[in-house]
Amino acid sequence: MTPFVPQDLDRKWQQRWTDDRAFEAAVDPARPKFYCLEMFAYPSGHAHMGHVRNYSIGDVLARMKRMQGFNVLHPFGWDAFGLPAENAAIKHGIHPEASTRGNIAHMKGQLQRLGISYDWDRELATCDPEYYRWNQWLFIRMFEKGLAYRKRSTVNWCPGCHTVLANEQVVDGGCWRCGSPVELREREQWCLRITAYADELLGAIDTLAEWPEKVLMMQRNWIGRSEGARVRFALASDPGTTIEVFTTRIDTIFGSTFVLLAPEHPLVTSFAALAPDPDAFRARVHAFRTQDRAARLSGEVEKDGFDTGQRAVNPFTGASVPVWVANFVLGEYGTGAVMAVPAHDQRDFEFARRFGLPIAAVVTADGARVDPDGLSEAMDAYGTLVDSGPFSGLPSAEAQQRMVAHAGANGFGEGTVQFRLKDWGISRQRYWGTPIPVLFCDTDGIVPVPDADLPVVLPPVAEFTGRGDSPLAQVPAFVNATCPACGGPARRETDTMDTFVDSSWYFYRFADARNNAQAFDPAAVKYWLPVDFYVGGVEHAILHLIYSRFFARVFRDLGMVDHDEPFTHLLTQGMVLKDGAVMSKSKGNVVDPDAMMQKHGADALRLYVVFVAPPEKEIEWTDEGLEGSWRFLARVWRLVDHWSAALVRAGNGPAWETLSLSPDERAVRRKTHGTIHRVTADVGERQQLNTAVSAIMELVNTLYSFSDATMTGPPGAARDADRGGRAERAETVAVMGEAVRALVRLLAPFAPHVCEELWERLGQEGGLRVARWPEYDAAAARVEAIVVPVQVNGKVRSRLTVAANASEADLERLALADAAVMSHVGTKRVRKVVVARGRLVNVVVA
RNA sequence: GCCGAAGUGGCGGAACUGGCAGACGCGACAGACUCAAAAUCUGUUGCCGGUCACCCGGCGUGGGGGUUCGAGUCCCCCCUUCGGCACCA
Repeated sequence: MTPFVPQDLDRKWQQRWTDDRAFEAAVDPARPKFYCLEMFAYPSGHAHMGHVRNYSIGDVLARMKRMQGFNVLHPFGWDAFGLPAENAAIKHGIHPEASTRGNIAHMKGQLQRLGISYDWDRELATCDPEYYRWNQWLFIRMFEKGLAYRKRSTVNWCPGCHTVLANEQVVDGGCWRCGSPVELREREQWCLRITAYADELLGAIDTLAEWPEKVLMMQRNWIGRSEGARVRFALASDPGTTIEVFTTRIDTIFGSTFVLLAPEHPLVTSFAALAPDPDAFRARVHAFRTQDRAARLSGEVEKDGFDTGQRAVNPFTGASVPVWVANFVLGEYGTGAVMAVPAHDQRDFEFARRFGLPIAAVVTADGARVDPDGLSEAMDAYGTLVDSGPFSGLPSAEAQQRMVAHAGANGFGEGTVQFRLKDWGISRQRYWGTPIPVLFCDTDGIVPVPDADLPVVLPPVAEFTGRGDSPLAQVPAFVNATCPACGGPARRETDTMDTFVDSSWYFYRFADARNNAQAFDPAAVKYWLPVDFYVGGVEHAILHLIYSRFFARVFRDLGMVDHDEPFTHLLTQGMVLKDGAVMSKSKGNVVDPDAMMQKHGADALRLYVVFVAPPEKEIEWTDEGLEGSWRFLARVWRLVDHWSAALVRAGNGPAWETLSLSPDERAVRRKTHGTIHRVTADVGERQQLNTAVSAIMELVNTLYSFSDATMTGPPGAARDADRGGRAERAETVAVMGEAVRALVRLLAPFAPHVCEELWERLGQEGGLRVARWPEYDAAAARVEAIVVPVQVNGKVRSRLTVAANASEADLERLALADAAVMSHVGTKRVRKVVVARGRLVNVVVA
């Protein structure tokens, strides 16, 4: 008996794979490709169990597809720019470059010890100038097409990180990274026009058939398309000035009894000047703008507002209505102004009641008048219009069409589509990111850096203080430049890009990672992309995954890629918990992957994280579970060890026709092929890795029982010695040989180190890399006899053992002849017999 | 508030289009081996009950109703948990 020491196997086979450059991929049009990708990692310094699970799932797919003959691209890289490295620099004085490189080296070692089959030749880090150079290149292309532009706007400012955040990066009013409450600031920044693709990004969600419904829903929600109309209300005092409102309910416009402006609305400033007490007016506006966001965090915010003293004319009714400022109207959405219809909108209703503003009901269920004084809440349902001039009596839907047409014909409105999605602000006032490649020249304005001068390389910065503006602004040699247009002095942009820019296209770069002439060769991308299988956490459902879909379309419109969607199949894996909580240093519940690998080997760890639950569910870490996986591998080891001498002696097996198998032996073949079928489907089609593993475990259990029944005894049994040495039937050895060789290959994607070793010990040449995935033989898997349960009134009372192809008539006859069945039927009349062929018989009695 | 997902043994989880609920693993219990223990091998393990010896009966997939010969699975109502969005006009 050879002892099972998985740690030795890990070392041996990892070395072999490295020496053989086993997982490097090259374009090969003759073979079908499979691009398997796990979300690349931020090099925090240490891989955690979440990483282990993520990469283990991907590696099972990659290794299986490779054995199935696919040309597999399975790369890895580093999302290496970002704030933590810079914050560490401020705190400890280590340059981000140094700490990042050190972290990468350490984490790469950890992944290699896990035995993930990456093509390390394509490794990249986004902080490589040869990578971020193409961020800059793409930014300039986007600038040329008007997709990158500069805008002064209210931005989310994180006081903890000293930088601006995109809307997607604000979670519950706080910074997604450090949690500090976000402040609003006015700032000029670079934006990417993702809204130009809003409609397409939304519509194409329906084509993402292999994405989790949850993610699609989140994206739909995030884009937030609503159809409606813009309508302009002229000021009563100045008909040349209009207030434009956005509404999805133009059918209620005859009930609009006042107009509300967001505190941020541009007209508010001019109204203040006209007010009897401008200072008091401005003070109230200011109160709204500052109090607003903080108050919203605490939940209930009371609707508040005040009269501007101005009046606007409802273009449909000609009525002059008051204009108020309201704290609940959002400056960033729509036009920043709404027509209030208190009878049909709950918010307006509350506002009107509070301030005694008039209410008019104009859409009711049956088209009859309703007394607004009797309302206790707004009627927001569609219905039939009433008191709406020429539109009275129309149903809401038809009225909306006619009213939009009416507004258009008279020039005071039109139908529009409004999105919740906003353009992506990418300027960050930090050092450790991609420099935005533009120059500011007094004569030529904004001038992009010429392609020939790329990359704009980050200057070495000696000191990180964390104070002041962007660190780059404090480096004169960086800031002071020459205008490429006029040759005069120019000032360089000192903001860097949001790191989500880096991660929005790295999967293209992997297709051609060493290209120094372009971001990637379109031909390589045409071969490898789209990504066939993408695994990562749900936390990227709207950030990374929506940005990447946007960038795919930008590259498409640049003629560099020919698809719309970059990821065909998406799997969002669940988190790894300990004691019901996410592992974290502060909670002290971190389980260190390295320690686990030292204890039980890489394979046991890999197997555990995929076996314990379906990939998309969260899992609870238990040491016992890991030990169970180790035990299973040891069990497989003993089984193969027990039989290997006989199997090697017998070679790869005679033709089945020359053998005459016993029923037990046929049953083993049936189990073997049934398992091949199940594992292939569970991994390849359903990604139910946990049930694939349990199928393999069942096979192993069957082989132990079968060993027990043969003269060899079960592997490792105390009575092993009693039976050892007896001659085995050629048939037994053939059946075992087939089963064991299938077992080792089926298990190989999950536990590659152990399986490589076992494969070698079985006398197989060339390693698992050249081994083919076992082939399913339907004939061998076919069952001869089946057990059919017989129910009486839906309760199982007996079982029949019959030929698999027994007819319905036979089943009915046998069921009614069965003693146990008849004793339950007794003297009752048999009303009918339901036969589900091959499945069940149900005898229904009165 | 709106949208979505999920509730199955002591635990993690199985169950393809309605057809033997609880595969597989963890834990627990027993036997074999051992001076003994560990490891290993072999069993048992949903709950309740009955002259529980390996036999029999009843109940059982969050709760209540329904469709069906038959429901974890389909329909209606309710409860709970988790996730997303949240004054979006």
